[in-house]
Amino acid sequence: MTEATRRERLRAETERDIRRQARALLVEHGRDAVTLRAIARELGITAPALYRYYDSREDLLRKLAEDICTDLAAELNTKLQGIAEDDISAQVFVVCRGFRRWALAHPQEFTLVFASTEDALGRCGPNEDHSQVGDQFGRVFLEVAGRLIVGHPLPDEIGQNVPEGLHADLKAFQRILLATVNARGVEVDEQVLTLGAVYHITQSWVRIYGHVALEVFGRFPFAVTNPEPLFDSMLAEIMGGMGLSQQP
Amino acid sequence: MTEATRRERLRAETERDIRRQARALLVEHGRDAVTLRAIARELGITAPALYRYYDSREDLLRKLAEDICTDLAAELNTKLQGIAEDDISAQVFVVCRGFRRWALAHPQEFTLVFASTEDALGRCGPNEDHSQVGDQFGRVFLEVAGRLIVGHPLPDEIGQNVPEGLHADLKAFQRILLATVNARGVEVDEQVLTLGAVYHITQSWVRIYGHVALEVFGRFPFAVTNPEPLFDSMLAEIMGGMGLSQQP
DNA sequence: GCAGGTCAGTGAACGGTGTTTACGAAGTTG
DNA sequence: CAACTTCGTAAACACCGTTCACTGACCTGC
Repeated sequence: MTEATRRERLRAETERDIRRQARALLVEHGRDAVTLRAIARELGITAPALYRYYDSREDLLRKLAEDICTDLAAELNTKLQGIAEDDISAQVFVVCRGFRRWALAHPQEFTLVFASTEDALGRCGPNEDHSQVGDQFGRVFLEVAGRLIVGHPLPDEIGQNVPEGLHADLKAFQRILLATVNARGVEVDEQVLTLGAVYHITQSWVRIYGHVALEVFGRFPFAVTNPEPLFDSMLAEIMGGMGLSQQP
Repeated sequence: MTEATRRERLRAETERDIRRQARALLVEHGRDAVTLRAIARELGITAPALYRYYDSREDLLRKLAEDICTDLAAELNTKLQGIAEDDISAQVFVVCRGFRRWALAHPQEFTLVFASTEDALGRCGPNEDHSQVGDQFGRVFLEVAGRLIVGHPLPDEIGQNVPEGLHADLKAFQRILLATVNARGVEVDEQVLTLGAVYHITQSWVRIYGHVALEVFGRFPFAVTNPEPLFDSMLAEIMGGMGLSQQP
């Protein structure tokens, strides 16, 4: 039988409805339109009732951002399942292109999760200790990146020039990355996932995020009528820089 | 004498005051705190009076974004004047580092100008025809980038792999860039400022913007305790990729 | 099974917001 | 000085987040 009591079931249901409505408002009319009163109106309840579920509007938005992260991760994981286990290169393409397409299709959600100052929203995910990847999406992204490196160690010349001041941070990140990849059953140590590789992953994220954000915000220095080739060529360049063959 | 009438002088003065107050509210308490009533209160007038100057709150925010762009450009130009005319490499460093420092010092302004969807704000600058650089900051950035290329043509191997689908856009951008650089008295044609060079500038902007935005929004995949070396090493990498010597 | 506690939801209220409207009081111009 | 333009006001409307005292349904232990 359902272990939960009637009240608990109802509560969970309402909570789901609240987030669904909030999500719809965000997607269709932007962050400012995510209003406690609008959500309540749509649900046929009154605004103060929402305070039984969230401490404040800001709290709701924070939870919403976590939901979005989780959903994005799930979407990418689904796409990942259609790819051969050993074709890591294809996996990277799927994740990166999937991220871009999602951001373009849901600019408001992208803005909330990936372009909000920390004090206005806080990070996704509950773990603030930074010993793990902060959010679900980050986990998917880094897992694939890690597997890519593991399956295809970087040429030695890459990453000999990581700046001294970054060694401590990169070493910490290396530990996180090793844990993340190992958690999926792939054995790997710092002989393969070198500091240079970690640095390269960071730089790749900078470029991918940079392109996507620029496209979402229309901040390229010129009018790009068809940005997809630009993204794909950047991706190919990143992969090529790691000594990997690119593919369409 | 002052050509303007008394009324015109007063109007210009209050308009300046309005923007100054709006700016202060934005910087100190974020976009949501830029309230018509708060601005009016601070100025000792009433909120509806602001409608003599702006069509709506959104209109004010748009104008504010233009101001910010212009001020940023002025700030960078001032820093640029302290650099030797022929040391283009140093000019690039000054502009890029200046952009990063400004963004970190004014995250709210950065968010408004560089991380807002177009429909929520529209682009800076009045010219929507895209035959010119959209905003003041873009002009400064591209001027320096253009001068860099002109003073130091790229190795031939760079930019042979610009994707076919981008040729049209890049050619248009090339025209803009040529006009922008030529407007400063430097003669240059498309033999020097090749399509590959234009592509390289675009990619560089992606990386610089990506790093700065990630830092402002705290969205690096790990806790970077000291992001400055990361930025500088990226800058050095970009310059190095163009066959230029880097410098601290 | 029912008394007592828990808890989702309500309605009223407070202070805040953007925006419109009609109106007055200056400045400008013939 | 009269006519006109322009800046600012007060009042009002419809929203907003949030708090508070409250009802009524649910759940639990006796």
